[in-house]
Amino acid sequence: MSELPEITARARQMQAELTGKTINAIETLQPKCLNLPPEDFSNALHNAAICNIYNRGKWIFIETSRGYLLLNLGMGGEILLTNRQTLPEKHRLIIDFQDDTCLAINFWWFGYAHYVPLDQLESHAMTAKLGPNALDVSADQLKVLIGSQRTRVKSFLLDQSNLAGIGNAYIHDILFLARLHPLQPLNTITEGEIQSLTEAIQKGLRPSLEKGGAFYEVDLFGNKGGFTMEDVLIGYREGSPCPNCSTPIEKIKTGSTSSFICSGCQILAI
DNA sequence: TATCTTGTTAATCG
DNA sequence: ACGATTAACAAGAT
Repeated sequence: MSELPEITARARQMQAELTGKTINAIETLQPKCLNLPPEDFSNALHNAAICNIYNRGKWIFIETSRGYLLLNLGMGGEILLTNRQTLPEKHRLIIDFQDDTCLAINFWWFGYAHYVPLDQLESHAMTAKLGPNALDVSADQLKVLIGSQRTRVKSFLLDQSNLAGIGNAYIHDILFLARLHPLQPLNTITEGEIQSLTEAIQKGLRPSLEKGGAFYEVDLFGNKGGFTMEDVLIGYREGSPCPNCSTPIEKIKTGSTSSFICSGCQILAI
């Protein structure tokens, strides 16, 4: 689970299931993901009552009576609500609650679990600089965020300090829906294209959020998301005909990431 | 075996 | 300052 639909769905579920629980201890099998020594981290949240859980982009904010626990799962992983008797095989972080349930968290790749005192949220650099959630942005706001930037539209969308929540999976369909080539420079994009992009972000993310996230991720109870490959327009469909013009979908290199595009619909214009 | 991947930071170069 | 590129982190699939 990695991008806004999965993280938002998960944060909502955590808010419903975990509010009111009290943290007993935290055990980590991967100390590098913490911003404190493991013992200090666990002590900081001992007896902390969970009062609110929400997300900003790909970060989950767990607000407790003793400070914030901020989670970023990197390139994916699971957060399972379970107990010590039924721990999943793979876990890197266990948050024990006083009612004997626990959260077993597995990072598929490198993730973060950071503790921040209640009054110091602004000083946590990695979350303080996040832009607004991608689904909350209007065309007017997007225009302001673009400002005078000249970078390529894909780089802009992936930069979490511009918009928070878009990653390299949903972006293929978002750019396709907006009829924009990933390498199109921002300063060549028209007002009409900004409007299209705003709508494309909604169309590209909201259906997955409504279905509980992507099929390759699971919720707190291990249930898979309902957003399947059937719902994907062009992402990961190399060679398939474009649903709009039937041109075969191509996989191209865009900087350090790959992109799936329809060369008939997404024309690089300079 | 070599390469790829749903994320992010830091360093470096022009 | 800005934008592009790369390395690092280090799990798992193909």
